[in-house]
Amino acid sequence: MARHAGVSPSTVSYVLSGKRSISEATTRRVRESIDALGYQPHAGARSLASRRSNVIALVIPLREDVHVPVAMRFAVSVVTAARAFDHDVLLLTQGEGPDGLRRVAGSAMVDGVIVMDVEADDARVPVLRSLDLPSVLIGVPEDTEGLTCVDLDFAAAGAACVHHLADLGHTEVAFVGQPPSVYERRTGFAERTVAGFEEAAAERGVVATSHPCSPDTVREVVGTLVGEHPGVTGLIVHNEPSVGPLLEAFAEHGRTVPGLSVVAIGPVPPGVPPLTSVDLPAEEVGARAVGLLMDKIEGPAHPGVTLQVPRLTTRQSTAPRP
Amino acid sequence: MARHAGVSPSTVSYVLSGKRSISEATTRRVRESIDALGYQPHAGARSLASRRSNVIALVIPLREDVHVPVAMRFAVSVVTAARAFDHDVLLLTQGEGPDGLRRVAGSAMVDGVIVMDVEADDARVPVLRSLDLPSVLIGVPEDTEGLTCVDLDFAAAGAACVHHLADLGHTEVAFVGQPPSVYERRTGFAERTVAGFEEAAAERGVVATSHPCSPDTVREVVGTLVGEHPGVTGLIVHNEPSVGPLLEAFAEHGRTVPGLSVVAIGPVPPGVPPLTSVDLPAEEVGARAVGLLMDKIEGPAHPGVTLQVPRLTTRQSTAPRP
DNA sequence: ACATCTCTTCGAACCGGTTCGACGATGGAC
DNA sequence: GTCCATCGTCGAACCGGTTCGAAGAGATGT
Repeated sequence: MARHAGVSPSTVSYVLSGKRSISEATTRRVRESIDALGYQPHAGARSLASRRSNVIALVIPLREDVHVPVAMRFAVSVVTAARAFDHDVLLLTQGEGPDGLRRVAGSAMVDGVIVMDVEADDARVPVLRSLDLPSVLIGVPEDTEGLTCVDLDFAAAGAACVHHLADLGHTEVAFVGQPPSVYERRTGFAERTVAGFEEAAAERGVVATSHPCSPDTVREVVGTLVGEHPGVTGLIVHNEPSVGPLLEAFAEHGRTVPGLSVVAIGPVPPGVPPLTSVDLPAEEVGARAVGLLMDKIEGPAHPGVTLQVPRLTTRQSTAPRP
Repeated sequence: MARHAGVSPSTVSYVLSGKRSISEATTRRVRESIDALGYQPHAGARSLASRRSNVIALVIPLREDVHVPVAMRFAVSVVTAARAFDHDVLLLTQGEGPDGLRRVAGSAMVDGVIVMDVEADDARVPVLRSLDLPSVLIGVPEDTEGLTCVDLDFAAAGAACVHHLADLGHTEVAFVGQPPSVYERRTGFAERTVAGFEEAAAERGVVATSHPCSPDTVREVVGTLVGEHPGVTGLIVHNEPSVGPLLEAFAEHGRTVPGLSVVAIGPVPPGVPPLTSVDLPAEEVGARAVGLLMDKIEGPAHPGVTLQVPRLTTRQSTAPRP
């Protein structure tokens, strides 16, 4: 490559990195050779010499109670954002657990890591603290000391739904949440949503109950709501895959939208009529996580928790209290 | 590292790779130092010297009509299988198109690539042919000359469903397929399933119709079936996300399972009663793809198409014709 | 006792970049 | 016309492994 352009290897490097000024004529000559040869610098050599691999790791959850399409949206947005910073993404699954992190960090395969689906008390957090590998968490653990975290402000999302329904005059609302297992392992986002919901309900003087729900228990939950809480006129659903079955089950009891006002938290699946919802901005959160990680890779860390402000979009599924 | 163990760097390398015999005493000493120091070889240096990165690329589709959970199952199984061969997985999205392949190949970032969701006439195929980068396709393009492909035998899957229903005495069956866009871009698996279905139906003398279907057109499709094909008693559904809504829509017309016998192709989503189905063995296909890729990386290529034989599992959704 | 062979280990070259110090050329100030 | 700063480029060291040839130590055969 350098020979083809008639310059030294270092000159080629400087042309590519721009770290020293190179005359316009030489730059042109080098670029022409690059095009002519289809030259691509050897990634291994580059990472060896520069101590930068230009790769970040993405740890993706595998749990069955994680909603896969949402996880995928995060993953895709992370890859896209990383490419914009000239980085690639190495995919790690939960399979190896914390050891996977140690491995990629120890062998200098990656410059940083993004960890998805962080729990309140996550085994990976102490490992990250010990590794001095730049990292960003998507999700918020209990102790955020020294960590960089990004997430949707789920408490605000839960609250926004309550305020929307209260503004419409509803006085008794129910929250249908994630499967019980999600709460049992203390996943931050689920807890915080419920907390935001309950707090806002108390503040507005709204009667509120909350109900975990998995695909198999939809009918049971609806039975409870119809039987024991007949006064409920507003429903907040934080459980994307169950929205459809839930609405059908309610319809069987004669409760249809928007007589029953429904707000969804998260993307609404196709095949369901458009619902008033707080969207989950996976793309923004993913891109933000990558941006923060790049900052950390470049310079000193600025730890902190970034919460994306939720936006409620009004659609046809909510109406004033009948 | 070498100093800590009191040996030369080359000795350490031979202990790790096992490419030359090293005395037991020395091996033990080196391993002790490795443990004591938590030593991990530098991935970049290794790839530079050995011309192997121990990383494979996985090109994952982004299209909205691809069923995301299935894609994810493939991805996870590929990562797991790759780890068993001491390889990591670099995630490429469709975003960069063929250029992404050129980039990772040219910079020697990866030893091979697995391409998912291959279309009949796929733009990436000629690129792969030109790259001399070991590759395995998940999916089967039109011209497989020189390629290594893995897939479920979808034609056999479609046929198996027909045979199952015909064995139960059904004489008029319908096939509910993927969204129209999937057929329009000539995705192999969808076409082959329909072909297998039609061929087997002709062979068994069964009256057969097939109907593309997207989440938005479920009711429409059901309307057509109930109205124009009232004699249909067997249904084959090759469209996972629509199974639930489809059955509900039929129920509204008084057609319930198993009076209407239903066979699904692909995993059945939770929240739907267990269906007789041909499962989509994503885990096996992913693992097989990785295995074939490793063979190609190690030795000479053995191109060819590997089709995984489908297995039909009988559950409560199919019964003899009433 | 000497030539040979095997087993284990080392040294040196090499993989392909990056980075720093230095050197020659050029230009401006005095 | 000399002195010094600036600009553009080069050479060499280095990043941390892998690989091959060869050397040294014992074992074996004669």
